[in-house]
Amino acid sequence: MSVRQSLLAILDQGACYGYQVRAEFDHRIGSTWPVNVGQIYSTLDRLVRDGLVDRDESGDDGQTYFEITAAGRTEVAGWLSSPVVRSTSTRDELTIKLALAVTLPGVDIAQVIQVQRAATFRTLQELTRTKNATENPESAEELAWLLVVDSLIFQAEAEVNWLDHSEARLLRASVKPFPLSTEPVRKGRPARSEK
Amino acid sequence: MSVRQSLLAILDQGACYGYQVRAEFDHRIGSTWPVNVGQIYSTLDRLVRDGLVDRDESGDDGQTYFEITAAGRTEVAGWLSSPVVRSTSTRDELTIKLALAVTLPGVDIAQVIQVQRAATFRTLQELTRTKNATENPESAEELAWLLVVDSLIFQAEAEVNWLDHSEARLLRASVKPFPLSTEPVRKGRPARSEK
DNA sequence: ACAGCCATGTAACTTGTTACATGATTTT
DNA sequence: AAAATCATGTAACAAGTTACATGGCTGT
Repeated sequence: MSVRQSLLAILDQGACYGYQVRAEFDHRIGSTWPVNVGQIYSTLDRLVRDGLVDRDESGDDGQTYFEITAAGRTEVAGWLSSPVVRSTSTRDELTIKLALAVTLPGVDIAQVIQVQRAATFRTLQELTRTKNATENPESAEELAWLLVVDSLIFQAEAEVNWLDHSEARLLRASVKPFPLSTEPVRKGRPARSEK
Repeated sequence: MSVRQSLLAILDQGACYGYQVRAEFDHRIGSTWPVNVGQIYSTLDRLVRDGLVDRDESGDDGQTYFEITAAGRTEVAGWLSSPVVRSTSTRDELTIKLALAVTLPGVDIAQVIQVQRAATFRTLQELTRTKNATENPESAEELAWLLVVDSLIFQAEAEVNWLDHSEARLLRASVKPFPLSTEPVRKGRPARSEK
């Protein structure tokens, strides 16, 4: 939902036409997470569909402007004043991968952890190197970019720490993974009857 | 892609029918991230479509079994032996929200940070409380569950740290957000010609 | 003239997700 | 007999994403 909400927040600053929305987004966020132009338009369509934005083609220039509605403003205000809940909702691929791997026989978890840590560590170094180019931001764009890079760094560090922690835990508690739960429960739908 | 890959990894352990796959998944991961039964079947369909799994209805019981193919095994092996790349790909909603907010006039960033930190902190306490119930795992399921909880804790901690760090940075470097980039570039598509 | 950017879209996908229909079997 | 669970699916939709088509305008 981040693109959708971002575009709405941009339109909250004033009416824009599609390409302009893209420019505004790219200006602020795009250096790290660019967005395809096509997605701007499809997202705008959905915002119009949901009554959060109005399409305005009445201008004398050729551009199609998009203007936020009252409902849209409410939505933006709600988005900015309420926290993002990540833990419960979003399923994290790495977490699920490792958690699943420890329950499956025949998977070398130490190897999985090692490979991941090496990769994340490389990412971390890359990020740190990139970050050092721009310390002391002078514009809001630079500041925004720094925040994004910082976030990625903090997340990557947490990932490495979690991997270390998990590795230690695995060594400590050596429990055995288990195969598929014996036999199927064999209840409903046996001996398929013809329709 | 985590559900898809997980189901494939489960099928790599042996052929299952749909409901059984669900049971296996729930057994291992489901306590924190349950999956809707319907999604099992649609995901299995897509795996069959992609040639990673074969549908087998030849059994004398009524169940429809799904068996991994050679290509499927290759896929699983590749998944387990290669790292998950998160930073570049996935767009993080909180990060984008804050980064965008600092560039937009009229947004009380201190407030946004404060609300988020309070929420994340509550999540963190909740997680810690939950975790303390099961220390020293005795089965692979408990271990998997602990890894998931640990991951959420590490991520939440990183989030709080990032928020603190960002707050300090904002105070230090007080740069001004900027409104929508002046006027549209007014190039292509002026004076829409009738079709 | 032509390359390249401005500008708007559409069509075709992906995964994830839920709600619902349909039966059969087991349990109470 | 009724409720719960087993089991298989389908239909519909959300959001994200990319590739492509179509023009007009700008600079060389």
